[in-house]
Amino acid sequence: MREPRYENPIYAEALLEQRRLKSLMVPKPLPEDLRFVAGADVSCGRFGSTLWGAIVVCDLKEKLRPAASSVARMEVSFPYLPGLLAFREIPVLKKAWEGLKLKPDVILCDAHGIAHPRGFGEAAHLGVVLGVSSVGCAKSLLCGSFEMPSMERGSWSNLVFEGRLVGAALRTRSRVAPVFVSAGHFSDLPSAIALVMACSPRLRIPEPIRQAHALCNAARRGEAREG
DNA sequence: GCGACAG
DNA sequence: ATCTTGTCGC
Repeated sequence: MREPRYENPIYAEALLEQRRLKSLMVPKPLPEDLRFVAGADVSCGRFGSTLWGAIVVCDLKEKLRPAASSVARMEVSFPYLPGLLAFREIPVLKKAWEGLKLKPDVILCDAHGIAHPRGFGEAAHLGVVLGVSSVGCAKSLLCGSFEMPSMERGSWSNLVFEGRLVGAALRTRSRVAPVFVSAGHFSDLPSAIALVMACSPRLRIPEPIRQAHALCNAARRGEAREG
């Protein structure tokens, strides 16, 4: 059962902060000379009060080989609310970021960028907060509509919300469900699509995000096994 | 008013 | 997201 929590003052504050940070976001093509691409993902325990966040940096010029990584753990109180996911997950990701020895040129986030009800999803939020280029790559839709792209890898279609082009349904693997790509900080749709394709040579999920997913899950399970 | 709703 | 084993397919 979901509660009408947006009425709580803390959420009203989050909405204001979201609007403030959005005004700092800068739309522009990703740099041409990208090399280190990071993936960010978060996993949580059964009751969701403890989060594990991971960031893995892959070398685009070395077949996406991992070049650095960092995991962090944190207790959180902010609940999951569609549209306010960033307020729950960004703190632990910021902590993981601080532990990274090699900062990436761009970070791929397992969430939406501007394909968001107020145009500022977690991927965009993370980019602005860290001051790094960011791209959103989500597995399911938050808002908007699209036509299913054709079955071949590389095909994509527009993701439209309130009459605006906010992202793309991109087929990263033939005959497999598409992912939803949208621009974040210091990025735009065309370059974001190109980056996601470059990071997903064979599987549906971009390699940096897959690596981050595996890392935070391993951290969580490993800890559960001990105490 | 009714449904939809990233992870 | 998480709770969960085996199983089908490349």
